[in-house]
Amino acid sequence: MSPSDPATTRTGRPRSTAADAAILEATRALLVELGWSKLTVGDVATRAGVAKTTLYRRWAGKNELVVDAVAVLFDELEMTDRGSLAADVQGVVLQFAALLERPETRTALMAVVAESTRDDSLRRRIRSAIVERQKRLVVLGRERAQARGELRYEDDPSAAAHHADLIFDVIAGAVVHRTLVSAEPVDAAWASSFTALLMLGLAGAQDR
Amino acid sequence: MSPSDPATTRTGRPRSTAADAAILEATRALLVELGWSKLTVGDVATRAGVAKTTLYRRWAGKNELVVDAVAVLFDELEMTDRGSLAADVQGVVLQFAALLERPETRTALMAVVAESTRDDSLRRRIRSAIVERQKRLVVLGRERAQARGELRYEDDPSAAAHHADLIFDVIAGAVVHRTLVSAEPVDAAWASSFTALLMLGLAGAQDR
Amino acid sequence: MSPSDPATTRTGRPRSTAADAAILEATRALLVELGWSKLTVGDVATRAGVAKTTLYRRWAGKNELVVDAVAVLFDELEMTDRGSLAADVQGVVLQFAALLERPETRTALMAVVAESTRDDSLRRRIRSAIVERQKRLVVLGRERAQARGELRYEDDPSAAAHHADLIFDVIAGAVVHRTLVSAEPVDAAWASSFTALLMLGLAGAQDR
Amino acid sequence: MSPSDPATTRTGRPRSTAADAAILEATRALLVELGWSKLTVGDVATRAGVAKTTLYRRWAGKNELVVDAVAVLFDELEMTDRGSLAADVQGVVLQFAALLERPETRTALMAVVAESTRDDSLRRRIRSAIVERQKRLVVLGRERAQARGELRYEDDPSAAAHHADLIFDVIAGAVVHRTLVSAEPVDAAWASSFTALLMLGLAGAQDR
DNA sequence: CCGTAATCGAGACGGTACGTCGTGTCTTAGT
DNA sequence: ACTAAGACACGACGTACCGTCTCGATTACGG
Repeated sequence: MSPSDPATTRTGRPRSTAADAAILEATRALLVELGWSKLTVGDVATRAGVAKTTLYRRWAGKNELVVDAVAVLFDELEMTDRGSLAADVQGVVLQFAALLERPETRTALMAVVAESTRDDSLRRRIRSAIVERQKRLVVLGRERAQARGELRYEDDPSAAAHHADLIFDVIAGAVVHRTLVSAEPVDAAWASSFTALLMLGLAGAQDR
Repeated sequence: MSPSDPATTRTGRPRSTAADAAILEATRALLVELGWSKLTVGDVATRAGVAKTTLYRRWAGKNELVVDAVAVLFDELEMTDRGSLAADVQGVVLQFAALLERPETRTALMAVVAESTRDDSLRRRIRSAIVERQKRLVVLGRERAQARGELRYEDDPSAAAHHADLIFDVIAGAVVHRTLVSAEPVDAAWASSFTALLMLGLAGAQDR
Repeated sequence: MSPSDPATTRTGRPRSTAADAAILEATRALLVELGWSKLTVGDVATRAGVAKTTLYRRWAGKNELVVDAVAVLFDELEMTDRGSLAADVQGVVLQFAALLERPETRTALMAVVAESTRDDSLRRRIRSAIVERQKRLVVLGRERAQARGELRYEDDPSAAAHHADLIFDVIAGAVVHRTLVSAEPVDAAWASSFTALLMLGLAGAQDR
Repeated sequence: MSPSDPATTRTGRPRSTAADAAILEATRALLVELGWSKLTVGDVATRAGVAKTTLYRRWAGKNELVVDAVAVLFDELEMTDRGSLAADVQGVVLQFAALLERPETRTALMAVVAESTRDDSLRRRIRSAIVERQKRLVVLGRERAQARGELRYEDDPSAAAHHADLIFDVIAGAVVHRTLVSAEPVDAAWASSFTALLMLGLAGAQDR
C-alpha cells in the first residue's frame, strides 16, 4: 500500500517514513497553489525538504504521486445515517461535490484519469486507491436501506454487484460531470432533484 | 468559429485554409498515436507540413488546438428516431460510449476538462464547442417523447432547462464515468440497465 | 573555425554571433572565478545571458568549450626580436610562463589535455587550436637565428620539421612541468638557466 | 604512508588491510577501463567489494585515491647502469614514456595535476608521492656520471639542487609534452635526438 | 503590374522541467 | 570500532518542449 514497504527490508538505511508524509503533504499543498499542470516534481521535493531522488525512489512520476496524494482525501467521505435512503444519498452527493470543489481534487482528478487512458498501471492504481475504495458507500447505503425495508434483498450476488456498480457510476458520474464539465454548482436544489430522480429509478425497479 | 476568419479581411497574403484542416487532422492523428500527454505542438506542425509559427498564429496552445480538433467528432452523434424514448436514449448512450472508446476522444476529453479547471477561457471554449452543442440531443429526445405522449409538456421554461441539464449530466456523467473511470465497457446490457433506471426515474416524476 | 559557420546557411534564423562571443567570454571569466572543476555549463550559459541549448548547439560539452575559450589566449604570445636567439627564447619562455600563471590557463590546460587522452576528437581540437598554432614561434625563432648566422640552414625539410617539433616539446614541456607539476616559479633566473642549457645543446649540434 | 596506520591503534575492530589493496587495485583497473573522468568512487567501491563508507574512511575523494593508486607505478622506474650518461638518460626516457603510455597513468596524471592547481593539499600529495620521489633518478644519474668522470662535482649544494630540478623539469616535461600534448610516440629515434640535445647542453656547461 | 503587407517554411532563441547520475554523509544491522 | 548496504541532500547533467523571434521567400490585393 504505502510506497515504503518492500517485501523484505533487510540491509542498509531504511527509507524515511517522514519523507513519505512530507512529500504527499507538499503535493497536496502545491496542487492547491499551482494546480496540476504547473505542479512540478522538483517543486514538490523542494517543498517537502527532500531530494528529487528520494521522491523518484518512491514514485515513478507526477501521475502516481498525485493519485496517492489525493486518494486519502476520498477516505474522508462518510455516510452518516440520516434515516432514509434519499437523505443518505443526498448527504453523500453533497459531501462528494464539496470534495470535488476543493482545489486539490478539482485540478487533479480529471488529469490523472486522462493520463490513465494511456497507462494501464496508472489506471489500476486509480481503481484500487480511489474507485474501489469508495464503492463501500454504495454498499453501505444499500445495506441500510435494506435494513429499513426501503430496498429488497437481492439474492444473486453477481446481480447485486453489477447493480452497485451501476449506481456508483450514475452518482459519481453525475456529480463529477455537473461539477467539472458543466461547471455548475451542486447545491441542495440540484442534489435534491438528482436524488429524487435516482430514488424513483430505484423504487420503480422494486415494483416490477 | 474557424480560427481563420479575422474580423476584417485586410491586405497581405491571406491565411491558408488548407493549413487549418491539415493541422486539425494532424492533431487527431497524433492523439491516436501518442495520446494527450506525449502530443507536442512541434510534432503536430511537422506532421501537418506546417511551421510552428503558422500553428501559433491560429491557436494559443495545445489546449485550444485539441478542443477544436476533437469537438467536431462530437457532432457525429445523432439520435435517430427509434420509436420510444427508452430506445432513443439507449441508442444515444451506445453512440456516446463508442465515441469515448475512440482513442482521440478517450485521451483528450478528460485532459482538456482537467486543464479547464484552472483556465476560464478554456472552460468557455469547451462549453461552447462541446457541452452546449450536445445538449441538443436531450432537447430533441424530450420533444420526441412529448410528441409521442411519453412525457408531459413542461410549462415553466426555466424548470425545463434545469431538468434538461440534469438529464444531460446524468447521462453523460454515467457514460463517461463507466468508460473512463471505472474503465468497464458500455455494452448493450449496461446500456439497457442504465436506460431502465433512468426511464423509471423520469416516469416516476410524471406521476407525482 | 568558428563554431557558427555551417557550410551552407540557407533557411531559418541565423545563429547569433554575439552569443558565440558572450559564451567564450563567460567561460574565461568563470574559469578565473571557479576553476575547471567547478565550472558548469549551466553557469556559463547563465553568465553569457544565453540558454543552455544555445550553448549545446555550438559545443558538445565543457571540454570543447574550454579549448576554444582558452586557445585564443595563446595567440597573444609574440616573439619580439631581442637581437639574439638566446634572448628571443628567454623572452618567449617568460611570456609563456606568464600565460600559464593566469588562472584561466592554469586550471584549464592540463584538464583538457587529461580529457584528450580518452577522446581523439578533443585531442585533434587541442592540436589544431593550440599546439600547432604555436609552433609558429619555434619556426620564427629559427628563421631569425638563421638570418643572424646563429644557426645553419637545414636542407632536409623533414629533418627541419622534426627538429622544430623536438625544440617545441622541450621548451613547452619544461615550462609547463616547472609551472604546473613542480609548481615552482619561472623567474628570470630559471629562464636564464634553461635557455643557457638549450643554447648549448643547439650550438653543440652545429659543430658536429 | 599507507592510509591505514592511525597514530595510535585504538580499541574496536581494526581496519581491513585487504580493503586498502583491493581499493587501489580496483582504482587502477577502472582507470584503464573508463578513464579518469568516467571513474566514480561508487564504481571503485563496488569493484573492490567494499562499501563506499570504507573507502571514504581512508581517502578524502577521487583525487587523493587516484594519486595513491598511480604513484606506486612510478616506483617501477629504474635506471640500470648502461655505461654512459647518455645511455642512462635514454633508458630512463624510454621507460618513462612507456609508463605514460599505460592507460592508467596516461589518463590520470594530467587530471590530478589539473585538479592540484586549485587544491594545495593535493599538490603537496602529488609532489611527495610522485614528483620528489622520482628526482632520485636524476640524482642517481648525476652521481654515476660524476663517478665515471663525465660530469664535474658541484661544490655548492644549493646550485646542485637547482640544477637537478632543472634537468628533471626538462626531461620529464619534454617526455610528457611529447606523449600527452603533441601525442606523438617517444620512440628510440626521438629519445636519441632528445638525449643528444641534452648531453650537448650539459657538456657545454662543463667547458665554460 | 507594381509595391505593400501579411503570410509561409525554417530554425535559432531564452526558458523551464525533466529524469538520471555522482558526491560525500548518515543510518541501519551485523560482525 | 569496524563492516556492507543503501537511503539521504545536493547539484550538475544533457534533452525535450514551450512559445517567441528572425530570416528569406511567397502570395494576394489595392493603387
